[in-house]
Amino acid sequence: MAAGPDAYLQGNIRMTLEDLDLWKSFHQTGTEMIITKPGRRMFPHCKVILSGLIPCAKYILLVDMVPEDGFRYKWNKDKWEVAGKAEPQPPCRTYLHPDSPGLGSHWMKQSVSFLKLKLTNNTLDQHGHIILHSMHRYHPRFHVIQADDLFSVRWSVFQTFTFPETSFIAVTAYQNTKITRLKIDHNPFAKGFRDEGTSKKRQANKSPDCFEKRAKEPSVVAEDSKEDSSPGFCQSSYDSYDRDEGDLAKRKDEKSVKEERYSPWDAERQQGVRTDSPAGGDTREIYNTEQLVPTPASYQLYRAHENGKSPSPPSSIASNNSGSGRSCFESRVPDIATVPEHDPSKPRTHEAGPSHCGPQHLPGPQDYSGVLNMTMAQAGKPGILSHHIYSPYSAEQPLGQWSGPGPAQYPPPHPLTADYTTQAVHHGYHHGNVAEWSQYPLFSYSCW
DNA sequence: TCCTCTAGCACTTTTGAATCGT
DNA sequence: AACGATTCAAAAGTGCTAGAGG
Repeated sequence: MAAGPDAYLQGNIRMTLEDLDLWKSFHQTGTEMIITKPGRRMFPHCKVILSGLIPCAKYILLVDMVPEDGFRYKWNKDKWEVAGKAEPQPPCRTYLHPDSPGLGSHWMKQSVSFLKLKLTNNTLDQHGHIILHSMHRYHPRFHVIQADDLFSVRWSVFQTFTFPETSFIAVTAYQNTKITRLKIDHNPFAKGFRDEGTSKKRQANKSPDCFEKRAKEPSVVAEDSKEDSSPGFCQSSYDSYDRDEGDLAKRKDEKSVKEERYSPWDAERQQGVRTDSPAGGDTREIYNTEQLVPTPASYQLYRAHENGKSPSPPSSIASNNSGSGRSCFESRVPDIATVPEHDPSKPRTHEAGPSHCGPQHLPGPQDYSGVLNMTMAQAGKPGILSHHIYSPYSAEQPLGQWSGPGPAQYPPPHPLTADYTTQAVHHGYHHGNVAEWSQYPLFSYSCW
């Protein structure tokens, strides 16, 4: 598969954001995503192309939303301004792609769409939609996990990808008319609002002011998208963020993807870094931190050896990126897991499922020197978990096809946020309808 | 008064069942 | 009887707007 420059080669796995141009045009204006009580889809929606997966191995694809910073914003005239500190985080939820777990060949067969992912501002949401705060900035994070099922996840490698141009501000009503215009122009469901649309009735009912205003907007948008990289952003903290991200934006134009290689459960630890200083703190730095859930030896050993050095500082990325962004990221490839050459005719251990071969093949903690902290390394031991999966069926949902061992087999990993600690009962998995999982929160980690 | 949020509206696309033809 | 194509109504997804509420 020919991946564009916006793809990132991470070990073997490459993820490319589809509709990159569309995302860019939104990003340049300042993407806003509507959140509603019943849940609202994203537009543009997240669609990625995957390559480099092992065709006969199973993978789980997840998406979660990560706060960009620790601030709340407001729309003031024509730009976003900081309006104070962020509100306490809502329950952090992860969207599981309905096809999970699926074979690598399945994921690579065509682009993977997260069309049905919905965002809500209802903290009591029972549908498993991702809960966000209005007027806060987020970006989606994609996780590719080689695992037969969700309960194998804990000792599997997380490959995490983010795309800078997918960041957005959650809103309950559009603030920037340019964004509204872009949505109308590109979202087929909004065709009725297009100026050239077929809705004669609506056009006729428009007040002259409204009509005039709308008639002007398209050209404005067109100009902005050409000339102004971030017209809607105030020169205050958001802009300083954006200046930081502006670098990213430039790089992303060359490269268009940030890469993380750690467990999503680690987000809480990172949050301090992320929220410290929106202007001064280099949020990119956290993308260079790496944490792994122990995994089959074929991955981990090679990874451990190749990662003997510290992660590259952001500056090195920037400097390396002076040419093509791709070369920059490729320069980091040696830092990343590489699957050793293998005989395709022979079954590999990890093809039998990480859950079977993971723990017993784990290298000792020393193998992770410079890569993993001890806590993470220990997570590979059965029963010692650094992460925790919230079972949607544990407390609120009927078990259905779920049954089996309780906490004795899957002891709670570590002190958890109070919300889920008591609900975190793990159940055996009989390969039922995993797609249903996507409707429920999966991870207990906090977003910040 | 201002800002944010919500509900109802008109419009569109998507989905799935029913029907028909091969 | 089985399968594929077509039709059509219901469901779901949009932004707009007035009004409520803090």
